[in-house]
Amino acid sequence: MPELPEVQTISDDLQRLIVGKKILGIFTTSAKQVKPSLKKVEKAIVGARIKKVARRAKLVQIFLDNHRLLLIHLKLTGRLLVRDQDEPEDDWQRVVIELSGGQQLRLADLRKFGWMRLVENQKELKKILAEFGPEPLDDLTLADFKKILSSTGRAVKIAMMDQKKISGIGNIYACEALFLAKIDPRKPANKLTSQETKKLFRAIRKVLRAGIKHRGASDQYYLDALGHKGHYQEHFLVYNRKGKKCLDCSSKVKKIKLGGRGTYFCPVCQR
DNA sequence: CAATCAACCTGGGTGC
DNA sequence: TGCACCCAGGTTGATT
Repeated sequence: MPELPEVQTISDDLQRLIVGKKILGIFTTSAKQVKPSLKKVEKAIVGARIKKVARRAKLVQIFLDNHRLLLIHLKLTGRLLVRDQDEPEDDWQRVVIELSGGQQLRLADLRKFGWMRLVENQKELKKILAEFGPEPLDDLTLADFKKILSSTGRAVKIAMMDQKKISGIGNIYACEALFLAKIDPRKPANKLTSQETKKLFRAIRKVLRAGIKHRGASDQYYLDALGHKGHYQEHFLVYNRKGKKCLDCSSKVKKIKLGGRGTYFCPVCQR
């Protein structure tokens, strides 16, 4: 589910809502999603206070005041919700962290692909994060982007979604950015002209910023930390618009499979 | 190295 | 109604 803008929205919400709170307990009905184990996580986090929450790639990082932190990946259907303890159980509630002040941080996740992982220290975190590419809204430069694309003959959409190369771009924002840049998602990455690369670079930044501005895309399951939908789905240009008119040229939006993922594009505009 | 596919899970939608 | 099948915002690991 969540891509960079959705994870950013949740992370910002949590920074506002739970910093300063003390962790009182943790329980789960889905032990596989808590790593390395519920017992180890419990021992490491109970009694600690939440110091800071920040996003990196599609991960939420919850920093504690005992040098440890929790990393959370929401995968396709994960939600992170802040609720009062007496509020009814959320749909697909899997992990609950009890907080001071009578609140809970809940991981809800229909498909159980999401996970929460204990990280012991900065060194371990650094090692994990080294596997992810630069941030497209932060340290990724146009020169980096050119280098990344020119280094592979894979379809440009697949290349730009490779988390080892660039962090945070998922299926929705890849489709939207390629439409804005008028580039065929199947085009080999190393065949893009310098102009096209520049246009795509700008388009990526534009759609990610728009996604954040609209608090993410609630196409299916995404909700922010207070359980509210985002609105970016109301602004989709191609995603989920199979058979509808291209907003630029009025021909029909096509849907194909690319790298196993549904891919929407306008075969007339995107060359 | 690249492409393809199955796996991890659950539920909604579609077509027969 | 029932059933079979396809689809889903992500990632990993096996196979070819």
